[in-house]
Amino acid sequence: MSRWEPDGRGRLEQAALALYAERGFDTTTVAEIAERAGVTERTFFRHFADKREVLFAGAGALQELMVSAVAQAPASLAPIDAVAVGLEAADAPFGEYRATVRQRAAIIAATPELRERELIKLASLSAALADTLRGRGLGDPAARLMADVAIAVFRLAFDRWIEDTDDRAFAQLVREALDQLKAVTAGV
Amino acid sequence: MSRWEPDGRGRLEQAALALYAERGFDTTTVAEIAERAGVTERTFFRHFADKREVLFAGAGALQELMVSAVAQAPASLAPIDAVAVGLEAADAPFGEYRATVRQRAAIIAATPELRERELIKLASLSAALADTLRGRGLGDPAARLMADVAIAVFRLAFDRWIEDTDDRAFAQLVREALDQLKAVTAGV
DNA sequence: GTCTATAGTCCGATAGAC
DNA sequence: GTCTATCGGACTATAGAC
Repeated sequence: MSRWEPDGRGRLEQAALALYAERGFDTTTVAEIAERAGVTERTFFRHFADKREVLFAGAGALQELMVSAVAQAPASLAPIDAVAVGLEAADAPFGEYRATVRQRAAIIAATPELRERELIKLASLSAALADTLRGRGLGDPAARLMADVAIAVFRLAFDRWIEDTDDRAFAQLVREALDQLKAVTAGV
Repeated sequence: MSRWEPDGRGRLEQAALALYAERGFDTTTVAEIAERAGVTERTFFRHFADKREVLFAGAGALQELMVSAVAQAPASLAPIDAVAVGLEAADAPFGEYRATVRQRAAIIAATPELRERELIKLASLSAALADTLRGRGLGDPAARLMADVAIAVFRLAFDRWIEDTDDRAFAQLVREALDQLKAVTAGV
């Protein structure tokens, strides 16, 4: 038996999510999160760079999932179709944790500081997608642009998935968003 | 003659830009900015919500300029062409303050916290553009998506404008980015 | 304009795991 | 012996309260 309960990091994540949902982000202090998780404030900051970061603990894994889906998509696919495969890869984790993802989204939507952090996570995803697209042979300005457009599609699909009262699958909403994209960029 | 030097707000903006450029954002304190501007720390926070905001003092005016350009574009234009008019409206201020805009961009690029803030300003611009497009009769998911795609085009054009050694006009880089967009979303 | 809570950093110490 | 996770406490600056 160890000196401390195991998985302090996981307990911090749960405590933060619960407290942010109960009382709001601003009115929750790091000390309270740490207390509920049974660790000290200092420990919180060793695991997470700041008070916002604790809500984005899973972002890295999601990004990796999507990026490797793009990397492994058939080389014959056009960039936009490879990107579609990448976005649809989020379907599985989103479907599995729908309730938690929604709760998290509600907290983020309510707090400008958290929206900022979310945007930079999406920018990181965009940069990683652009790298992958370059790896597939797409030229440079095109790769950056394609990646940013992919994020726009992702955001639209995600927002609709969050609001969706029919609980449709994320992958389906991605395909609908891609259709919208083609309609909208075709000009007249 | 007044009790204080005029335009404390403007002096704070200049002092912040200079100090962030000289010593970096993190190592510059609000107290130092206030001191150089000849006001108190308290005055800084009366003008700007936080230490980052001082770098985005002009963002509101730029947004208004672009949004009203879209609103006033001929009703006959397709959404994507109306958006093009909006993006090109940034050409004038960018051309006039090229050196300052570049310095600002370099500071922002060097600091994650500032990149976060920049992203939320772009999100605000996106939301305003979406509203305007709805006002022009575009449907809702399409308007949101078109606006986000416009931001992607803006970012590409802006990044290239910053790096551009030939000092080409921003409007021209916008048009090039729009061509890239059409190529990339058409499939292959 | 002063005061204060809180975020976030730095240094060091401790104890178990490998 | 090394690595990793924890804790203690002092410290600065931001940002908001009064």
